[in-house]
Amino acid sequence: MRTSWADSVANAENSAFATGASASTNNAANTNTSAAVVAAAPRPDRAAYVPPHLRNRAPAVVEAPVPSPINGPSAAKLPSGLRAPSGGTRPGGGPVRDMGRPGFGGSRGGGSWGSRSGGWDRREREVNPFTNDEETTDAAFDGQENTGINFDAYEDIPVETSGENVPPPVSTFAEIDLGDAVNENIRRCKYVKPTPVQRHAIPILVAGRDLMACAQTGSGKTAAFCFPIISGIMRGPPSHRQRGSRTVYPSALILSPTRELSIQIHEEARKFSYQAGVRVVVAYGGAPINQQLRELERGVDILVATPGRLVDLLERARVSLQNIRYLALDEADRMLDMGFEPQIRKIVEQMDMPTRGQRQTMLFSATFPREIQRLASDFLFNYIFLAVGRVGSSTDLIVQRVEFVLESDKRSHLMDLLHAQRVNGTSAKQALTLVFVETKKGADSLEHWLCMNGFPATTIHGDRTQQEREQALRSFKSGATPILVATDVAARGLDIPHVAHVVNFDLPNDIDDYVHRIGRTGRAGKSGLATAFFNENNSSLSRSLAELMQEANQEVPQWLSRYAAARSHGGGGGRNRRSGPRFGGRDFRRDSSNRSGAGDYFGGGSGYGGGAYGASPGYGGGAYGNPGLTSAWD
DNA sequence: AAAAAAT
Repeated sequence: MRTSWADSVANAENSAFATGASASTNNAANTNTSAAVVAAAPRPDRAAYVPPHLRNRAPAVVEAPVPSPINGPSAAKLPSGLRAPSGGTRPGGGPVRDMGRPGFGGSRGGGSWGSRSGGWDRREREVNPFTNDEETTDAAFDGQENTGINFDAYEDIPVETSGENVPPPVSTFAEIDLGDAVNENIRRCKYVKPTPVQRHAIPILVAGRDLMACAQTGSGKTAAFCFPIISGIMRGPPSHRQRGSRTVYPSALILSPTRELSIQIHEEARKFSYQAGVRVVVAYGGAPINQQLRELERGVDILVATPGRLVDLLERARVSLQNIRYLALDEADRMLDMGFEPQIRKIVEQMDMPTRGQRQTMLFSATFPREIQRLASDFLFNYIFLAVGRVGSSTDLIVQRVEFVLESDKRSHLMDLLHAQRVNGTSAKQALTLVFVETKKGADSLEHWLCMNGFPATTIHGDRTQQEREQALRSFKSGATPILVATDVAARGLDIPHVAHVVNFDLPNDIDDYVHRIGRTGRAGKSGLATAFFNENNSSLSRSLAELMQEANQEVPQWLSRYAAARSHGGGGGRNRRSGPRFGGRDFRRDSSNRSGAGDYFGGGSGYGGGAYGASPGYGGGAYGNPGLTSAWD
């Protein structure tokens, strides 16, 4: 399967351009259908925000919510295998998500989903998110989203779950009642079949359980947490809002580590919630706050935000978290690393957000180092750990190469690669190439040098204005500047279709960062190429890089193996705690070294009445991974 | 050591 490097480039380019590389990307769906729906809807009187609990009622009638009976939110709607799990008991002993939540389930006159579409709505005011991107053509759209995912590659994907009473996976969206509106949006997105992470995560989340999920970005994890949140809000309790107050009370909070990723999540969430009567608002720094405040004032059910701007909004009392029922951290390991952790802790623990167990918490990332899992467990209640592994499957679609390049040779070497892509490519255009460097200054200077040498490039990093950053991304996506020089701001989560080649001009120091970077190509089942420039300065990465590549059935150069070996039996060498080959993730609760203190790790220990973890049937058997593994992608 | 994230 794997051939020469030149072939790899050519293949990646073919793959990138087969669907029209200059066309924009992320948009989904069927303009005609959506437009027809819009046209058919009645004209609104006003654009005033209508809170979810009022949207499916006649204006004058407001029923008092009826306390829910015994079972979980959607027990009645779920297949028998998916009933609210007994493992979902809280310290107090009551059923998990419905306790103390009047109207959480079943109070809405039988809970028929269709009822939400009636009455006075402002849906026709809702901008159709499926038509947002300019040059949408069928050709450009095909092969986006799930339609392009190579499901064959997923068939044998290893999956590991642990935790109590894990709900079984589904194999179709139809098996779970997400509601008519969401189902319609799934259709508009042309999602035919859930991806592996969706198959497992959606039933877990719909059952109300907390979740820590290791899943490769690009495998549909945004949808995996958005669908349950949206459908949960639609059947949820009233979100009250005080008259005269400018404070808003979102039901769900989705946090991400970069502004661009928040923007992207917002765009996706808007598609998933289109005409569902659920409002999604995004807030991030670097942009004027006033417009964001206006959006918030129009009402918000789901708030997507970066931490700094959210703290600002909280301190201004323009947002309150006291109604949060769903908390999602995307790129959760990044959110909890040294730079971010205090801010996240402040938001989650020191503002007015309901405590764990009172809310549903979901953490997603492609990598999950053990020590970060330990931190994360502070936020989780009796959670399920899910790892969608990748052995010999989807990530094989990324061809990884490492080349030994001295610092002084990097620029000319890059030039050679870029030239080769031009010459070998089927298109006269340059294939989209994402070049990662270490520093912001380095990014600027490399961009300048590339432009001077006839390669149209732009750059994205934290010293640029937000406008410049977003412009750079647009210009790259459109192919206007097919080379993007980036710092790690672009390493995580960004879905940039048609990236044929990721170049690690400067390798990161952490193998997890490498994993995230190369994940910008080979997305959604497409093939991609990743080239790394390695030299003496990167020797600390040699071992984990060699192991990772071996793991992914990549060709490991002998010189790299020698580097790795030299480090492993040097004094005190040993495995880096954070590194090691990653396939599947491993629940840190299963590590014997953690067992003694297990009570610390899942929900404050002794309070809840369930069995101890060690006694849980899922434990101890069937691990497909290496015992030493600490993180995962996919 | 660098990058990101509020003004």
